[in-house]
Amino acid sequence: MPDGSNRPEPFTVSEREAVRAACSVWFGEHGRDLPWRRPGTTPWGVLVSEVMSQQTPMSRVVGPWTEWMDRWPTPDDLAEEAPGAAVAAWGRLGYPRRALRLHACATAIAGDLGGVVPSDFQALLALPGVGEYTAAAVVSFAFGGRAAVLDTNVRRVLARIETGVANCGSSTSRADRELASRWLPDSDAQAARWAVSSMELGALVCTARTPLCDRCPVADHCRWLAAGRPMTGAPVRRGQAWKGTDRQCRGVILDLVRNAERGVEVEVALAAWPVRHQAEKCLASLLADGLVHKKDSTLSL
DNA sequence: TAGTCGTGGCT
DNA sequence: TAGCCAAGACT
Repeated sequence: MPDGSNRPEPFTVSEREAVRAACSVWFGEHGRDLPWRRPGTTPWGVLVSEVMSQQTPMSRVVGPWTEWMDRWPTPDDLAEEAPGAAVAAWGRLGYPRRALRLHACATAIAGDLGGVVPSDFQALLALPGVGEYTAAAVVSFAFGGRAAVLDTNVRRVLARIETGVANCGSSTSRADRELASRWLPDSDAQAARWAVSSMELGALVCTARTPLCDRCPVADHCRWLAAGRPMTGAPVRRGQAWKGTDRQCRGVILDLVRNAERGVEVEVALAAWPVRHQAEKCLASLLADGLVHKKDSTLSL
């Protein structure tokens, strides 16, 4: 259905094939040697890498992922631990609730699925911390299956190549899904190759701020480039406020608890933030989330 | 659907 | 420098 925008004609089948082929060749030459892409990586390893990578630069994930997999090589291993151990190992990756969800995910796999990471999209989607993107990524990267792996990179790449606009929206729309669906090859192998190579193109070349069009393998096919790279389609992506927010406050308190060997007194934690009522509110939310626990007046993970 | 949820590097 | 941005999920 028309959405009010002047959406151009879809690419032809042969145009899409040409783009995917060029992208695949480029990936073969420039794709990064990330540890979870190496042969022998288990589906669990892929799943962990995907959760850690949510809203997080890959460069910061490599270290924690390596330590994590060394310590908990299977879902059963992690499920045997207390959730706090996962939060501690998460370190400063950010969005620490992901650590809790990953632990819950391991518990579900160990308890309900015989310790086996499912290869089915819907089964993956039912796991804690696994949304559409991550479920598709595991299907594709871990099992070589056919799934539309639609993250911010791929949405941006398709928006520029076919739609001809500079930026995609801040969240995945129905139009995005339909577009990605049209680009998804029929075979498992080709779909998996397109998923990893299109994501990598978005991460390394077709970047949000300063795209490297002179190095782009599909520049000849890109409608945005052909149009002179107009700053169109740019959503007013409000900058994430940070200073003085609850998120910062939670981060300060959690960091304090994380670094304390024998726990932290409630009063000490609250004193780490200049606004008392906000600190109390944030501590309460951390306790409610299960990121922090309180015994008597001592806080721990 | 829009708001919330960490952290650090880069421009 | 201040803001932008990074393999999203959840409510």
